[in-house]
Amino acid sequence: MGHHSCCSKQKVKRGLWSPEEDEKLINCITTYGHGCWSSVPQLAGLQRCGKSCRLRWTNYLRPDLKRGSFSPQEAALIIELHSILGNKWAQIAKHLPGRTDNEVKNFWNSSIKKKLIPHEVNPAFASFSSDHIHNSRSHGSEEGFFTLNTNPNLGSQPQDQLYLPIVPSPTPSLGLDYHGDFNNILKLDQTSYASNFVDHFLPPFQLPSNNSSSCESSSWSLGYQPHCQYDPNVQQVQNFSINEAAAAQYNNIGNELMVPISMASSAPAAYEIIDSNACGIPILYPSDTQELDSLTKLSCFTSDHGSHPQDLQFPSNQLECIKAIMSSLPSSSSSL
DNA sequence: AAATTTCTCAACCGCTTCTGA
DNA sequence: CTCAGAAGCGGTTGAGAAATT
Repeated sequence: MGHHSCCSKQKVKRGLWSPEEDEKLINCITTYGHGCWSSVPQLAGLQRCGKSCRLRWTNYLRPDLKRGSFSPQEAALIIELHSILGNKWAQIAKHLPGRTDNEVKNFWNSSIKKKLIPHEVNPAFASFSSDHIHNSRSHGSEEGFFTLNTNPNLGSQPQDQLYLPIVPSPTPSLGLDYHGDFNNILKLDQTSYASNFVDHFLPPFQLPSNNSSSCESSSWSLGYQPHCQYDPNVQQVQNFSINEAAAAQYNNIGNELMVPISMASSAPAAYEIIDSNACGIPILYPSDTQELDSLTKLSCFTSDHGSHPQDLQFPSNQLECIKAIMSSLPSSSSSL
């Protein structure tokens, strides 16, 4: 294997960094900044290539790095984001303050992946998965919502659409079948998209109504056009209904709908949607006051935007599921 | 206790994208 | 528009640590 072009001209050291090298790099960055990484090695007196310096700084020496084990909340967020974004580690890491893309990637590959992949179903979710499946319509999957469900029509989807994955609710009555796979598909059970779903599952989102010309776009922008935004003063999403004609343009497979998120310029990128508190993690069911005390607020969803009309909260059993994953993992504290 | 296997994660590689001349 | 260098990104590697036999 050849070395990178930036390393080929001079003799550069490779491999692990010594504390002395770290100190030189830190001193250099704090003194001069890193306007151009290719000049850093010379300024710092390091026998490294600029690329190596950049990597060392961004992945390890940066003062704002968090270090230490991932919390269950972080793990949950990674799982959720990965289901939407795939292996876009840099994008995922942007939502985890103090974490690097490399760190997230390593965590996924070494810890989460092997927990999810072996059975295709996350065992931690299986308990409420089966209940849920039995209480809504089964789609022939015995394994529940984490089973891959290849959509024969997916290949014909416009490239600028994403499909919002929803972490399944432990509440059977919501009437949501999740056939989420890692291709990011949300299917609403068309026969049971109860207002509960909208009210309690996706408050920031509003699907277009028949008489809402403002949401006429050929794709459905979920709640981000001004007139479609979630109104915190109205605890119901108004005029919710499926526009059957619009729906017909999309994946109307049997009586399942797949709801596209527009990636058109007027709509936010997927990560922006997530950042705006709507990444599909079930939120508090208002009537479940009994659960309230055991809920753990997922502050990372709201921290970027201050107070949000409706803080997302983890139902305790979902967080417990994540914790179960985490507790089954060896501790992943950083070294050095 | 020693050998072997498995796991973790820092670092590297090569490709892509960005930027400025 | 083209090109070159820099930066960013995701996949992969491999050394060291931890776990297992």
